[in-house]
Amino acid sequence: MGKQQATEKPRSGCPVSLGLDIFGDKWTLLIVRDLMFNGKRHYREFLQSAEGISSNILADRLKLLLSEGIVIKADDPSHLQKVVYSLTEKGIALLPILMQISAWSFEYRPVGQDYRDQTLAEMVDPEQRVAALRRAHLPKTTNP
Amino acid sequence: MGKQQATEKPRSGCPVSLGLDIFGDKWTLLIVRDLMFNGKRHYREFLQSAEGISSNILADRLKLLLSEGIVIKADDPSHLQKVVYSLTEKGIALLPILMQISAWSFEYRPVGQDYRDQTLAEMVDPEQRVAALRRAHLPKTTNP
DNA sequence: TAAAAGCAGTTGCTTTTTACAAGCAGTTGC
DNA sequence: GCAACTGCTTGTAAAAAGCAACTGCTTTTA
Repeated sequence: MGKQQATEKPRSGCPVSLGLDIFGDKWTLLIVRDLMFNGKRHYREFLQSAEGISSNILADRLKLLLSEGIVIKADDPSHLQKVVYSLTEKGIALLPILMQISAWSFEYRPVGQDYRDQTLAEMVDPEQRVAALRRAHLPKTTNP
Repeated sequence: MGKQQATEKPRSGCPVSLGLDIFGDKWTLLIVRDLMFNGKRHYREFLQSAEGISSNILADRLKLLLSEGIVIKADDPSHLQKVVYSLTEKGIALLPILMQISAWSFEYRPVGQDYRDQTLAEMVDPEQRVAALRRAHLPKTTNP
């Protein structure tokens, strides 16, 4: 599975198009979702999500997210073979997009009841949510 | 060009996934953008956008948008062969998603200067923007 | 301490989608 | 009456997605 046509050359200077150049597919934002809302940080965890992403597609998209600086990876100190994926500030900034997609689906699509309960909780105070994501994903600052 | 895998069976009940099932590709939201921000209403106009959508893909996506009730089509009274595409309320409700994608691209992607000027103007007062879209796209109500 | 299970991917192959170019049957303007 | 325009369709090649198996380590387990 070869090229990354997403990142190569923008189709236009339009901001909508420039966004879709990166995450205009069925999987990329689901990985971000898993990082954001489902506490997933490992390759195997992403594979286990309900939508059933294939292993090769996942690898490809993680590569894309890394190359775009939306996600970073680091060794897991607890396990030589484990890798921890984290959102960058750029990745955390995707939160409002995911929230608006969710809001739209809530109104117009058959969102599962389980998600209705869960997601509503996530909607409360985006600022707070962002702060929590920064704490969980961004490198620790040693400020008092 | 065959199936519409988008609308068939949701991959999960997750609202993000349910949104992407429909518009998780590189083209669908660009058509919506053209309807929303660029005043395009005709097939040939969509074809002329900067990103260069192919004719068959456009036909396929319009079919999808119609089947999902995001867009409707009507005969153009001025021309037997012309068709006018309009957004539905469901389509207009995608505005906040496009706006958040734009906002993100403004910060993190090389948005063209021309778009920077133009899009900023569009950002002012989403409510007003929605009202304008309703007037331009939704069937005329005969209320005083 | 050796086998089993977990880890992040990769490989090979088939099916589906996209891209590109051309064409089509009507309709309209001149 | 003819060229240009209308919303598409068709054919074919290239790219991407889907599927299943597998790899080379590492850690856990019996």
